[in-house]
Amino acid sequence: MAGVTTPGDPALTRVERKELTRQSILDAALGLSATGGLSALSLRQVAKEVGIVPTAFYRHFSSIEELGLALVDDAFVSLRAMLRDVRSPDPTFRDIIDSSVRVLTEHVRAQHEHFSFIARERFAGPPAVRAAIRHEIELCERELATDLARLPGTDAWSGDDLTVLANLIVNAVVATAEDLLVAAGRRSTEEAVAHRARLQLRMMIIGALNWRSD
Amino acid sequence: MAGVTTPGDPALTRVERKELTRQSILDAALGLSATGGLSALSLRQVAKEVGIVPTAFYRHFSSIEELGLALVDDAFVSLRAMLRDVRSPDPTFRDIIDSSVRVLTEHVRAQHEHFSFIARERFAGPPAVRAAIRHEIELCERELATDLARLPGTDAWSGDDLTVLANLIVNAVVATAEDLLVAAGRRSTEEAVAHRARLQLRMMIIGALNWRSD
DNA sequence: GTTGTGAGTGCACAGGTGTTCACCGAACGG
DNA sequence: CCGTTCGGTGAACACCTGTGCACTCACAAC
Repeated sequence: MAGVTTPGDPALTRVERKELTRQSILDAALGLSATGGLSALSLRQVAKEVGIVPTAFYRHFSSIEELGLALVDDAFVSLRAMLRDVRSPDPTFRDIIDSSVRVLTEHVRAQHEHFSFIARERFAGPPAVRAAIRHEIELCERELATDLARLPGTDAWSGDDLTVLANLIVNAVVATAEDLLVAAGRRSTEEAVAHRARLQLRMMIIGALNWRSD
Repeated sequence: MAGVTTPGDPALTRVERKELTRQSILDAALGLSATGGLSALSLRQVAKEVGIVPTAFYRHFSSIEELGLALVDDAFVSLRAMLRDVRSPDPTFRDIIDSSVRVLTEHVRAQHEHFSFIARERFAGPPAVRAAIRHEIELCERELATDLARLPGTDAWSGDDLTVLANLIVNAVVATAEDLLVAAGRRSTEEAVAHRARLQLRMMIIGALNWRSD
């Protein structure tokens, strides 16, 4: 065994093969960190899974923590793809909430490993990883806040109120995503979680619409 | 060195000394798991911190996971103490929300390690620990739901709606607690988080009061 | 065609890991 | 007082850990 592709592989440039094993390392790390978390992940474990010798790991990452940061990037690529789908809603769904929750459940199911990685390492990962995740989530909040500002009926709102509401929504969505992860693909449980999420989003919106009127 | 109390300690019954080192083990584990998490915690590490030989660990727990479950119990003793304080509000605070948020910040600051343990192991811990935490949080939700049911104005609500709202509130509180943990005692940041939490709780309550009226 | 680069190898080291076993000796119950 | 219980000991085990070093040798560049 000599990595993902044997060195004598034809028609593959050297940088291509390097990128290939790099991706293999990321995949292996993502899978292995599911049990025990990133900080309990060993370099040798990853190397064995990929099919390379432990020292070869250093050709790609200088430490597990650096690997973790790369995984954060990967995971948030998935998450931003989801946000894009939320913003361009399926025309068959009239209701923004229904379509958003639907997009959420589908993405969580499809990118299960990425989402559970974020949920796990958000508080358990190495400090740098935690900071990176926290930063990315903050960005999502800001994006949501500007989206909300474009909605009708928020004219009288202060910027402060907007970010507060955005934070509330993001937290609810994060919690829902985490519940969906626990549901782990059981459709009936997923549907119950989705139902609850829809009700909660409606409650929050009703609260938001009646804001400033007290 | 021979554990927390030297064996020849006077005026201490044997079970007392056993309970003492048991608590020392729990304390050490709580502190050490702060960096790396429970699943990256080693028995020998804990033993060294306590001042005990590794094998003596087994006199108290049969595995790290069992230790983890004991820690969950400890942590939720702290959390339930907080809930008790929330329910019997300080008479100097007229507003339930203000007093609740105040109680939350104070408890999170005082029991920082317990709360961060829960936040961390909720998704990163061994499966049994995760399940135990999840179960405890569900209990809190149910308690809150019955509390809400006693409040005026919720007569027309279905049980389903009550648990959904309770879940929403608990999630917001959990998220706030986690933000307070990140604030890590910096008063100004804490106050900002508390301020946001108060606004959010008000938004949710307004949404709840206008529920069923659409 | 020669040369240099660099991903992957193999070995070695010094440490840390969980768990076993026989053992000690102080506190306990009779 | 004497026998038992049991928390703590210390050595030993087989294994896993990160990392250093000299090495190969297919590829890329000239």
